[in-house]
Amino acid sequence: MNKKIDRGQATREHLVAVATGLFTEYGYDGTSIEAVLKAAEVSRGALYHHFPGKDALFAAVLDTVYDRVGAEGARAVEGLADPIEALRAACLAWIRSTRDPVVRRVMLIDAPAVLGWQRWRELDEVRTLGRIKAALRRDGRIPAERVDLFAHVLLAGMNEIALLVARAEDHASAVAEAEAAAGDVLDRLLSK
Amino acid sequence: MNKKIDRGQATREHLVAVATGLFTEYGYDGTSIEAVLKAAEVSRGALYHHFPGKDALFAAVLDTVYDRVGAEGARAVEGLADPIEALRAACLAWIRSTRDPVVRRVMLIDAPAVLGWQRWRELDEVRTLGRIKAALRRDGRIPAERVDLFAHVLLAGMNEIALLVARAEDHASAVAEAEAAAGDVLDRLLSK
DNA sequence: GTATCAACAGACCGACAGTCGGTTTGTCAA
DNA sequence: TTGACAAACCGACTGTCGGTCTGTTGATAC
Repeated sequence: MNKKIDRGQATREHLVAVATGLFTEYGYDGTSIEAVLKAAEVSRGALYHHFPGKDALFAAVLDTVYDRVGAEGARAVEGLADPIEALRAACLAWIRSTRDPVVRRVMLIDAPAVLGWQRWRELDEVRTLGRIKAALRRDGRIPAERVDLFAHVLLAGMNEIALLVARAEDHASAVAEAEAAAGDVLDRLLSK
Repeated sequence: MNKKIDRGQATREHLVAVATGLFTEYGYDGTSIEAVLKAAEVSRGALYHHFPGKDALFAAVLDTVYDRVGAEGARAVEGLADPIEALRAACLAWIRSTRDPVVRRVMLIDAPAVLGWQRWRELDEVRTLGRIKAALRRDGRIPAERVDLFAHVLLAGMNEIALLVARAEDHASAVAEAEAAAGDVLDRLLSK
């Protein structure tokens, strides 16, 4: 039971890789299953064997993107003991990671639409929102009963900045400006 | 040339009204043109005579919602001279207006997906973002070169709070809590 | 050898958005 | 009054797309 499973895994990963490219270039709605099938040179049956539907394929793509971004964030936070300092570093890393068009299109634009706001935020809950909340709670300057809401506002604000940067023509300078502005927003939101 | 035009207007408005109901209940994707046709007792040709496509119908619906919300906001701001005070009042009015399920579903959930983030924000630019920016500029406590970005973050934060409230079970108490939290966020973001 | 099951193949289906060649009907000039 | 005109409307039809279903293949377990 090894050759078979390996082959299946390979097909699955190949589909995710191909779909990532198409979703990034043409968006979710603009990418037909047909197109994925043709680009991946895989049959309909194979795709539906591995994924129950188009949205599941998208979710799989999203998962790999989350992993990559999460790893970048973890690297940025490495060794920072102060929760607020770590939070700041993670936010800046997040803004920087939107240089990747996959992140912009898949994570920021299509994900909330495809999964629905609720499921999207639940994913975020595990990956990022939860960490923000933990940092805020550890630090303690935000009253405990407001931590949840503040974390949401903070995340939404950072996403907004990221999207704003994403559509800028001069991306490099936009990132620099955004990092400064994000720092400013953080200072204000987290002032004692 | 009056009976004809009136009749056309009536058909158009009827379609928008019916579509508003269906979009609110079933969402954009969950509402087929067929369903609108049946519910409105209007023929396919008539609908496509008035709207070039499904998204145009949605945009027309969105427009009426914007008008309603905008009117509520204007009423809340009436007579307030201080720009920051007016901004605060408008934000609270906005959060309160999400009690209307149309606002939640059409404006907050479906609109960015259907129109795309960019067109959505362009609409907002005219209706709300522009006013936030004007208020911030008039007040002056945010440096001029950061006003744009701050306005975005503020709007995104308020939308996030609104969505958070929207999915709460106990809506009434959620609104109360959200108003307090929104005030807090505003205080921090706009501290001197 | 043969039973089994994951992996894959591809014909087929229903739903849906959008099109197109008409028909109806109010308006207005002659 | 009438006939030209155009807006409003009609509904059959089309192409596309996501998803299903009935197989077939080939590696593995016994």
